Amino acid sequence: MRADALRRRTAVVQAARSLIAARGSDVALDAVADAAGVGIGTLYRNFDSRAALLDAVALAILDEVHAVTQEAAQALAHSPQDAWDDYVRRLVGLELGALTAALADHAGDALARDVREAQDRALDGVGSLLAAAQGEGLVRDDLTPLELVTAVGMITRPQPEAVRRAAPDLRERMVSILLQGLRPEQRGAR
Amino acid sequence: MRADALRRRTAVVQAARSLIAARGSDVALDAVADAAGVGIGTLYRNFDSRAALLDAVALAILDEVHAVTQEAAQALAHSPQDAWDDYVRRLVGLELGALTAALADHAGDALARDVREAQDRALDGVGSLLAAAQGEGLVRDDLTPLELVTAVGMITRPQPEAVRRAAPDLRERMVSILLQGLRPEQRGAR
DNA sequence: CAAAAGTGGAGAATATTCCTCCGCTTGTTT
DNA sequence: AAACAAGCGGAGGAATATTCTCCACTTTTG
Repeated sequence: MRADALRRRTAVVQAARSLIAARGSDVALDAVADAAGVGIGTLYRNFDSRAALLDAVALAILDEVHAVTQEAAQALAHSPQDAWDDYVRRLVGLELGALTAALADHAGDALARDVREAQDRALDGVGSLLAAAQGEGLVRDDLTPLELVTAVGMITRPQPEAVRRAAPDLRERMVSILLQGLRPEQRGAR
Repeated sequence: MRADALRRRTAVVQAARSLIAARGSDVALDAVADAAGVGIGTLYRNFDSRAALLDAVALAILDEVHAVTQEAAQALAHSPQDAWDDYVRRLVGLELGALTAALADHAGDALARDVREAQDRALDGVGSLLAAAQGEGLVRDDLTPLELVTAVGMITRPQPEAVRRAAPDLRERMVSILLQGLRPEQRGAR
């Protein structure tokens, strides 16, 4: 594959990813091509269909989740609390909301094999890290990997413009609430 | 207005509300009419346009938020902790995700006056309740009404079918995380 | 029971979105 | 630096949606 072609392919996936994160998975493919600075033809040469593009977006995100998780596993040994908080913040930075949206669009049809594999790999990794964090007493024992990823996905879904304007620091506030919500239940709490 | 006409109008709003809550605000109006058990003509007689219907949905939800909040204000005096938890759970039951979606669709154009008024009324009410709850030490002091409503909205956004199947109790789990996240920060916590 | 109010849903009109095609450009290889 | 392969852009036709109108018929209500 030609180097410039690969560059363009990546640009398309990234553009799709941010547009989906910002405005939901129903972006027009023309808009994606525009945002990526390529022609619509290039988009279609790389992705046979809208579904193929969404799969590529999901795959990219899942791979990054896995990578970030592996790094965090290293850091956890060093300074547990900081590493955990940092990990969650990094997950938030990955636009998991776009992942949710991309996968949701699949509704009926089955997931492509490679996406499913990436998903399993990512969730496995998160599971290990989570177990370690739980062992350290950093996180509630009943939390599952899927719940963690979904929770992060929820707080990164697109918000109405009016809300974004009224509370520009909303995401950071939600992260703070989430981090506290994930902590082990305090004794005496219901 | 004829009694049966009003019944149908309400049915349309409710149908739109649940469809939006379940699958996002881009539902086809035909589908809404179907779900409400009315003809598409009836839908259009009551709502001049898609935007008008979305406004009606937002209005209905906002009114219920206000009502639930008023009730909770009563209950709070009686047994604070239970009343607060119950209040949050009730908010979750109102499908605030549909509200977020309905408002998000407005993107550019300004909000209808009555929707804005209902929104102000609802947020004011939530503000009072929140202040009381904070006074009781039930809730973090830095939480704003908009943040509370948005957070509840986030955990009620539609999830991919695969996630719903893998974790049927997801919503309840998220409520549990949210409730803990909203509590006053524990001393020593970062 | 009659008038007024309301109904449904086929289908025209309108938007959108998808995707193909091919003359031209750019990268790569020798 | 030439020649070939690989890749590009984007106009525009095809395929869907989606919106909304219209009016003969049904239901409510005084």
